[in-house]
Amino acid sequence: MQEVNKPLSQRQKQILKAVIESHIANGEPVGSKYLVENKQIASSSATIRNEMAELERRGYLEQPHTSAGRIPSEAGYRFYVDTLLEEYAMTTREIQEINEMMKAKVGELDQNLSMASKVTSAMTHYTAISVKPGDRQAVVKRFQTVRLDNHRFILVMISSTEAVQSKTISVQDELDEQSVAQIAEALNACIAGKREDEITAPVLVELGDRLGTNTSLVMPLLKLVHAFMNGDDSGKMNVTGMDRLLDYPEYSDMQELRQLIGTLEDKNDIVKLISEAEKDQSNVVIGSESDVKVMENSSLVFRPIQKDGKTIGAIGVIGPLRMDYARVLALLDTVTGHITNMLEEPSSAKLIPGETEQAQSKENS
Amino acid sequence: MQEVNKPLSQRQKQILKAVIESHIANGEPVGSKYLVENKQIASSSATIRNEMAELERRGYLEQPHTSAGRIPSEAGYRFYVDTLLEEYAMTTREIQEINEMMKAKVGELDQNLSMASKVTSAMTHYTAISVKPGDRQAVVKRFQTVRLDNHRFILVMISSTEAVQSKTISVQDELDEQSVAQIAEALNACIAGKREDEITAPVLVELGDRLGTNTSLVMPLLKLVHAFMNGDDSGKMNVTGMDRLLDYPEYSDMQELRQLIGTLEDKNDIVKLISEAEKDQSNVVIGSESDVKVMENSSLVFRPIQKDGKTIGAIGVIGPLRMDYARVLALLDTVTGHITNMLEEPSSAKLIPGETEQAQSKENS
DNA sequence: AATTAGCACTGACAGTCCAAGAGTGCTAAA
DNA sequence: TTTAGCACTCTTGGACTGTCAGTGCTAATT
Repeated sequence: MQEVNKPLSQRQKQILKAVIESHIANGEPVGSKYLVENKQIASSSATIRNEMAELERRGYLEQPHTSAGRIPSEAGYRFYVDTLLEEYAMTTREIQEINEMMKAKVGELDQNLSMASKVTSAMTHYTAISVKPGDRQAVVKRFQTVRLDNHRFILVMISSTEAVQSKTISVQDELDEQSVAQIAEALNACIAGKREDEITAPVLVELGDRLGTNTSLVMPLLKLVHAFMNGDDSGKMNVTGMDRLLDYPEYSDMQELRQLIGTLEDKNDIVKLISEAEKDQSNVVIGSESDVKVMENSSLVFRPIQKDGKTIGAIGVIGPLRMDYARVLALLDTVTGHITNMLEEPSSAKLIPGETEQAQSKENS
Repeated sequence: MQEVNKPLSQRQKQILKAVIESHIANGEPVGSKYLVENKQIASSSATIRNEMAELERRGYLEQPHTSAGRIPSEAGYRFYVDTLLEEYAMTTREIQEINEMMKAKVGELDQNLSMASKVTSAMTHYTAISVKPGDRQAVVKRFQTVRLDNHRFILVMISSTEAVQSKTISVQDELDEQSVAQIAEALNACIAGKREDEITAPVLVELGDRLGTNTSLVMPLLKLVHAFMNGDDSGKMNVTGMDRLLDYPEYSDMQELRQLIGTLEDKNDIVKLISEAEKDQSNVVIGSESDVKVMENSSLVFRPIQKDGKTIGAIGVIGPLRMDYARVLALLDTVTGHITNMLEEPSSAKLIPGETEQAQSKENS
């Protein structure tokens, strides 16, 4: 019988660790006898039983029912992650596999993220996600226009974060090269570099003047700019290996699984979750630590990807509470390391494709 | 006892239809008694039993076990879809709901497709997909460059199908406006309008010459062009409402569900499936009619979206064999109708944003 | 000849009971 | 403080049961 709040003894820690690791490996409640036999713990099962009872009293373990072994509680996992975790030493095979998969292509950030997500899912056997946070205070740095034909041109917008978006625009009037160039000029003069709250009525009036014959474009263009700044692009997220969820019996409850898949598809909750956790400097969200209800029985482990001190993305893993935290954290480290490298050390070639996407458009005016 | 191959009698058709529709509604095997009581069929249960036995002999019905009712076989569904299907009359409420959801935004094709997918999933209660076929024989019609700073510029490629893709490119040499313009010129002169097999060694030599100091860009640029032409964009697919699968008990087998989710994520199989079915002028693929193994117990119903006689996309639904084909087909019709309208009758504004996406890129050289 | 009532039969399903097994808490001894 | 031992608890799986839905077949009816 221990005093409450007394720190855990060495042996208690050892037992807690053993219980958690066994449970992570097997998914089943672990009993005192099992520990004696499989983990070399130098005490009898009776002693272990006593200690486990104490650990339960302290809230680190739980018992599904009287005659079952113990499973870790959320607090148990939390303590484990914060204190007990040993760094997982990746096998050379694992390292090789990752290298193999990731060297393939030095692509764009989006592509890198989705590839990283694939790799992560494949290596960890959990569902992996990659997210790209929206950039809220972006501003259009430059406009560019490309004339397609008499009635259509492409508007290219480059944001301060160097995001690029292009739109095909159709107008009813005749368009010559000059008027198309004029549109770009006008936009660059009036809108470029301004935040949305700086785009005031007088600015718009001037823009209208500069557009000359194309005055009627003001509102539609403004709409595009607005859409771009408040990008649909923000909070992009990518899920890989959803089917992995079904590998774990904890997701055999249809009702729950259904909801989880729903949230994974919806993306909002997860993106929010990650950005909040990141604020708290935390990389591991265990069960109900998140306030997303359907994540109650799941853990989320992620690692942000930074560039110039700014978070430009994250790779993560979603799985049951009994996630192999050590291994996942190690794998995430190497995977995100690869990406950071790609971003920083351009390939041997002189040319480094940035991230892009493409757009297809066909419509008449 | 009927002759083999004799066409089905009126009554047999009626019974088959009743069985299928009951099964679609309830998911349970339907028995003779049930039909007498709930569907007004003017025969005794014994007669119906005899007819059902005959229908089973002909391969339209199956019996899960001796003392269960009958369920439709794949052939049964096929016959139903081809012959027995009555047009589903949508309720005004349904029509309104769709209108409501789809009027919201006249956006880009990609966005429209994904919205349509959402609407379809919400209305049908099945998992919905939208696909955009790749454009295999696309060619780069025009190149455009935008200088960012001394070491970086953006390359904009516009394909013959008016797809637009932009890439940020970093080089080690100093870049002035002129050399950036030169790059575009060179590309336009040498590469634009050519299929890949027309880009031969002499062409590349000339390109090198024209690039002047930037000769070393040839290969990297070529790589980009190649990537663009064989676009990662091709075969884009979008899945909405995966969680709906779990609404149907036929997907309670974990193993199977896992595989199905896997294929939905992988996308390739489905895209292939749709494009093949479309060749056969078919909109309904029932179970093992597809050669995708995991689709054995699922049906796929879709409807292509055409523009100027070319298929530019498709919306579809994936669900259990006992899908409500009539309703799904009707809903798909209206949803795709909406999209076609959007493509053809531009909004009241003068400006029609085409489809686009955006790219973000930050890297140093 | 076609239909139907009636009946024996079949197989799934849900419930009950039981024995086995795993693991515990507690007591008393080391 | 640790441990051996034992009684106790609870789950799990198997065997057995009765019920029930639905059938196929036969004989009677139209």
